Amino acid sequence: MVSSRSFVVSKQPSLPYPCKRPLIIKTSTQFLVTARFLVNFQELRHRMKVSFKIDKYPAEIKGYRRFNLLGSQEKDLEYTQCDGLAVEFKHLTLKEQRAGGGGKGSKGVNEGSRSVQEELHIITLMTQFSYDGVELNIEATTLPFVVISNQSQFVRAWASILWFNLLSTDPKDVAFFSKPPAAKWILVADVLSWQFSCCTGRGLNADQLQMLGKKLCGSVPNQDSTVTWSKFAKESMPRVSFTFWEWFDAILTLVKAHLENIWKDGYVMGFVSRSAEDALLRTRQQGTFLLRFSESMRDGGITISWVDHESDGSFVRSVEPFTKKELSNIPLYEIIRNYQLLAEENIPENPLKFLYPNIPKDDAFGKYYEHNSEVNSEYQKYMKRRLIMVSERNNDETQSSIASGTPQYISDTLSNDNDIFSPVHGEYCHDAADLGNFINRK
Amino acid sequence: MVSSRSFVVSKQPSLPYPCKRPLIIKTSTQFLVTARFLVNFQELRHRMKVSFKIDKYPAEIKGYRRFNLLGSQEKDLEYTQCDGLAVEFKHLTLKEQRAGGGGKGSKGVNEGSRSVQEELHIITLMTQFSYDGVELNIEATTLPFVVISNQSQFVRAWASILWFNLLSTDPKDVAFFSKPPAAKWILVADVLSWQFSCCTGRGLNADQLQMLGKKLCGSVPNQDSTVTWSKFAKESMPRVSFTFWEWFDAILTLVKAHLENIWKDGYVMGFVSRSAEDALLRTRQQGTFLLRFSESMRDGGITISWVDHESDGSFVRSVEPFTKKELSNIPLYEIIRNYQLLAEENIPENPLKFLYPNIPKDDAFGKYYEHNSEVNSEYQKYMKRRLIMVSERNNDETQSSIASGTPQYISDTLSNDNDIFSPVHGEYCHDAADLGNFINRK
DNA sequence: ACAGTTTCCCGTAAATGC
DNA sequence: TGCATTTACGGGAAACTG
Repeated sequence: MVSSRSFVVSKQPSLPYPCKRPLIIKTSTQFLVTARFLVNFQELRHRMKVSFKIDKYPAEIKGYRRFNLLGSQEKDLEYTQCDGLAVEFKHLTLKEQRAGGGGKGSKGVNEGSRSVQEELHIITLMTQFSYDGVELNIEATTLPFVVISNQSQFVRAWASILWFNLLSTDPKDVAFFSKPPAAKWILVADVLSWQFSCCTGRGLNADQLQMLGKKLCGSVPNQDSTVTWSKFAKESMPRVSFTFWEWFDAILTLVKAHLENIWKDGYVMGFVSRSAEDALLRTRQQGTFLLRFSESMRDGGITISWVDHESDGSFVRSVEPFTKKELSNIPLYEIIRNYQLLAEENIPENPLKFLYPNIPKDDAFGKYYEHNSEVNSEYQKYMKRRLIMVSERNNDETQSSIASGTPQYISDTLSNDNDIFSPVHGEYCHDAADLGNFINRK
Repeated sequence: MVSSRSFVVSKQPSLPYPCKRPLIIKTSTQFLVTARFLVNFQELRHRMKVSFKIDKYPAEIKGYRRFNLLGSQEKDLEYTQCDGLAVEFKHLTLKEQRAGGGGKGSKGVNEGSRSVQEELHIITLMTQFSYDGVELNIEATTLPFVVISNQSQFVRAWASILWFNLLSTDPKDVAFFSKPPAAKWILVADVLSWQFSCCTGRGLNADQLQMLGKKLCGSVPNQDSTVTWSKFAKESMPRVSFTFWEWFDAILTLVKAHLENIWKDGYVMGFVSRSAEDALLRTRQQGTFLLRFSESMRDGGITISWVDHESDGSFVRSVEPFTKKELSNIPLYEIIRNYQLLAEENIPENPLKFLYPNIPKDDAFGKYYEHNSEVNSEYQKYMKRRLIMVSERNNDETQSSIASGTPQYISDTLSNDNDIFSPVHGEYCHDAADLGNFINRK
């Protein structure tokens, strides 16, 4: 009845983070672990002391960093109405145990150049059960987690956590990344969409996923396509110096921070290739535009592309992508609202009229426009001013001719033009439950 | 010959800081102290050990925080060609010694509500001189410094350091702020100008100082005017919730960060009252403008004011002041270059033509304009875009009528219109030596 | 409830060592 | 030399305490 399975970790170690990504711990930063004793003996409270340890590795694991786990070493099992018998370790921190002399940087070179983001660590909570003549040493272990020393490692660490929880068959397999398995595309697509739905409330539709699948698999993925760990998060993509996951996550972050409302409305096509975009826009009326994520920017960028029919043909033009830097000054819908093409001695013109396929831009974005607020009493004496985004209209012909030089094929992989505005595909529709649920779902 | 005066602190404790403000130490942040032994016995190197202590206060000083000074406790006196016999303590840090239980915040209430920025602390370096039968214990003490726990306290701490070094007659008087003396305006003016010249290379002229003097003394200051410590850095100015020094330092920081080039050129009048500005501009030709610091913004702001002659009179208009937020997106000279008043279906107009008194704006700022750089190979495929600042031209009459309601008196305190462009007054002209020199100058 | 002060921690930059 | 990693710390915000 009381077995070693009666004592379990109920909150996995995690940093406080907006998007609640658990199982990533930063050194010298406080985190929290809780465990529950699944036996209904209220009398046990204050009679069981819980202690902890980290990483008693078997000898075959080499090159892992060693950590000291700091915090109040022992706590009593407490009883609360809602959690029953439980213990909560707050204010835990991790500090690397360094071989004498080893300063910053460079952990010892280990076989296969495993990165720190691929090191998995485990915390074990220990207690003694002693009741009615029965004595038992019992343990609860956390899931494997990744230890980072700087926030900049967070993105790659999360890739590891996702991959492990997607594919591992043994929840204590800290050597998982010594030969990480490949994943079926269908599973990866699920995770990608779910990252969006859990952060923003809206997942990815079939067209968007197909564009991503092409990037990961090399061509349009089918039922049997697989994605290797290396392709997912280790090797740089062609012609750029960052990995698929770094790029994808940067966009996710950009959307969460600056585009959440229009993303939720389904107004950001986003994951669409330049050639597909060209095909979609060319046949549309003058001034039709769409929003597309940059494929070449590491930190996440979004561009506006619009069609311009002129006497000598139709051109698709795109503005230099906007990044978090620009978007934290002006929301994208305000850029769209006020964008101007300037030309000497001419009335400026806004080329953006209809959101693809044919929604007047104010119908789509009007509800978000900032009202030119009543004169602020504080600054009544001043003229209000605002930033707007402009481009030069006659910026010599070299620029626009590049756009017109894009091949005009219609991507055979495109489905119905209207998909971007339809509800997301059922298969990829998750509710916004936190990531812990995803892990437990398996 | 060898006396206790032979051992002196040669580098006062200080954080690394762009503008080199010494004598402010932040807890848990590394700082440095060096001392020299002014005796030319090379043989003494490695034979004298130097140790340190902090703050052995006499009993009458109550309510000061106590600190532990951490770092390698003892170092040898070394010899170098350029410094002679010297010792350098690097990687020192300060940690507060807190009475048990005292958590964050709230140091014990001390008489007279002295703030932490008014607490002065001293470090003493100690060594033994032993040579040729002579034995001597000798000490070197630092100047009093302020210990802060967050960068946000830096500005107020620097006010303390300036006031102390301006007025103290005893370099070890850590109780200085128990009754801080007032300063002659002439001395304060000197410091204010010198803050600018040391940070930017250009000080303040007589007009600018007079405007500041009025703020501090209540009316145009004369030879006998004095400024109290409270007026300088303790009490809020009328109608705003910040002190003179906080306001002044915020502007200094803004100038240093975003306006240094045009400030050095003398193109920022800056410290000029609204009424003086009005008087200066009204008689000037259409489109004459000047740059004035906001008096109501805590974090530093600068506005552009220009004169607009219309059939029903002349108006001085000002745009809502720009802060570091805006200026880190667009330099002020680019705002001036491209500022536009918009009106429906009209060619936008830039109202800024001549920098006061009559310099065509491109003559003043042209050298800083960004060249619309060659098409960046990375983003060749995109249209270049940029931010510009705009206001609505017909923003209803209520706004402009406020400006026209300003009294039209000509300030009798104004000197020659051209002063802003003439070299700074000799009395306030310092070279850009670092602040340590200022302290030693006394 | 508030204000002064300290702690926390992200994100950028610099330092470090292989 | 470059790269991976850690440390340092400014700045905003939360936490703490009387």
